[in-house]
Amino acid sequence: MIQILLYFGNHFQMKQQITGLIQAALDTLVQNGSLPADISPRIMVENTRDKSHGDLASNVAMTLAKAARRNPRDIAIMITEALPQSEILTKTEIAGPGFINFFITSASATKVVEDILSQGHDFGRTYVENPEKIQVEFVSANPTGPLHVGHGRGASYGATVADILAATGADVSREYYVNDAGRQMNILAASIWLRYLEHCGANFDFPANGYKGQYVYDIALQVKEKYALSLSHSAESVFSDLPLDEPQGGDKEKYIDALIERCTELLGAEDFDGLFQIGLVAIRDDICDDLAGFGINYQEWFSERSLTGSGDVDQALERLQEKGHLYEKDGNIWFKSTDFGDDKDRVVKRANGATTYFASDIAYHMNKFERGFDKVVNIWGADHHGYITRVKAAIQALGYDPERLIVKLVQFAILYRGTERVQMSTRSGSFVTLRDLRKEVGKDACRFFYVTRKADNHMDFDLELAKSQSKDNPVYYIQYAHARICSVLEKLQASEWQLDEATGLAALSISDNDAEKSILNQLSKYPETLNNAANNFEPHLVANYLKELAGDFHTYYNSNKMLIEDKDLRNSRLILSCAVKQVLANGLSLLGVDAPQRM
RNA sequence: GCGCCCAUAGCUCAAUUGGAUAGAGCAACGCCCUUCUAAGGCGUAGGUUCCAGGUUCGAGCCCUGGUGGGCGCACCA
Repeated sequence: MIQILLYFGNHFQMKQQITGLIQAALDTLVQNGSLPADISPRIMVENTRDKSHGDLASNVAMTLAKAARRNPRDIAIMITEALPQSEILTKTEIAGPGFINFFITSASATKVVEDILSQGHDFGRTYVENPEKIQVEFVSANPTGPLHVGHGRGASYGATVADILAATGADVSREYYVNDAGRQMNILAASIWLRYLEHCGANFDFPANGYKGQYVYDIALQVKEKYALSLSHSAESVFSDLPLDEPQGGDKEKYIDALIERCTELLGAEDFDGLFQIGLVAIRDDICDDLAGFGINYQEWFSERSLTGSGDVDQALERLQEKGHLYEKDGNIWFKSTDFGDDKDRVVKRANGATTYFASDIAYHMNKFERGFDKVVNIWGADHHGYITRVKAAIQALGYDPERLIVKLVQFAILYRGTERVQMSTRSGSFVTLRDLRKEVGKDACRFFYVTRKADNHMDFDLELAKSQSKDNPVYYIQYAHARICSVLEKLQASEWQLDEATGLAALSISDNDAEKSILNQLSKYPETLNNAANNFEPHLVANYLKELAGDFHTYYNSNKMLIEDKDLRNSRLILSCAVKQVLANGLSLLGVDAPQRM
């Protein structure tokens, strides 16, 4: 991925410079015959883990050892001797099996503070001339009820991935695929109608397979407001001659299907649809509002039903047909996905003429690419991994490069209250909706906790920890660092002193305070942390980064008082703190977490 | 049975994507508030990275085979 960087004084830029120096050294060595001409090393410059290893390090000498048939340490010596002069380096050292360690001048290291202060909110962000258009689709839960806690991780992960991609130069569109077609939605409509009948005074057993949540009653009330009693029918006309429901020893699936059919008969298509729409809109709006409370906003709410209306489904199937990827068997139309690595072929159109959910999915993905996205990212729950192959098969069959579809799976999170596991079943739980979780734990802790682990790892989410207000809780730990800095700056405001950036920078560049060096080093890593997070879809890198930066700051704060008489020390400490504050705020905002002024 | 994901300190998790002596937090123990927010800091202790092989200068990371756990194998959405 080639990107144009607009900032300086960070490790990104340092690495590029040092890579250039090493390349020059290698050219020299090849030219004077010290190294064979046919070497083509990939020069890697990395951050060091240990301060004694300098600021940056390269392993080129080791990677060259074989081709050059020489001891890596000897090669390292040759390279360091051939390095051109540079004002950013104080010295180089050769260490271990053949690492070259680079020590950066403190003036270069301080530069990052200047950049942060001048770039503010933009520090760490990448601007690209022709940004890639990336769509990120996430959550996309069925609109048959409120979001439950199981959706929280996908929501937080997807939103953060989208924001980080946008911060690193992509043109990002966030999308929610609304599964507003299909049987589950009909069951919802029927459930609403039955609750409506109850509101109208009818009395009967609610179907075992119906939606029983409180929200169904609420929606039914809306229906009653709009339709008054015009949709009311007697219990007898509704329930006569139906198969048995499950509690009576029947099949709850057959029962509910029969009930849906009865419902459409009695209401007629138009009224049924009207009722359906009220349910859909109410729940979709509720989900939208819920996610907004999480700080998550979408550019597009894409309706599955619209795919049928627009002809996209037919068009997608026609396209597969033309390319010879469909065949008929047993009256069904099949997509030959086995040609593209799938285990078995898949039905796209049933004998009765109805297209399958998978057919909609094919059309939806075709639609995404037709809208001009360069890349399409789907965030799915881990239980959907079986669909990856068939969807990729379909888009390949349609003539798109399947690499343009990136599916990220999010593993389930298990909720704990202390050591006790929180059951999430609808039956037992007072604690099932995402809204409840947010109300109990708070938006910030929810957002942070959900992205603090790698997405493909299972995670334990401890409610007590998320709610605790102590250093145990990483959210508060980071926010507290930000609030502390704000507090000092407030005190500064009230004092006779004023912040003098030039004095501070000058003093900082000649300081030999170890805590300051650690902070400068950490600040320098922010842009590349964002890039790593974006390139690998790993927002936890940002969360971990912020924990480290906050930790560095707390250490510093504890042993270095800022509002002191010494003008140089005072200003250097203050501007460094301002830089920390800025980067904390930048990072937190990507995670959807507030950076409070005081706590 | 087949496929995907995971396994790291007593617990929850990292490890710059193949680099140097595997790091944080919690829990345990010992310190630091007359000081800008102690919602904080300093220190001690804690490891056969599930097991067995392999690849190479070098493996927690890659390959093969196991063990254990999660998930998925619909003409459901």
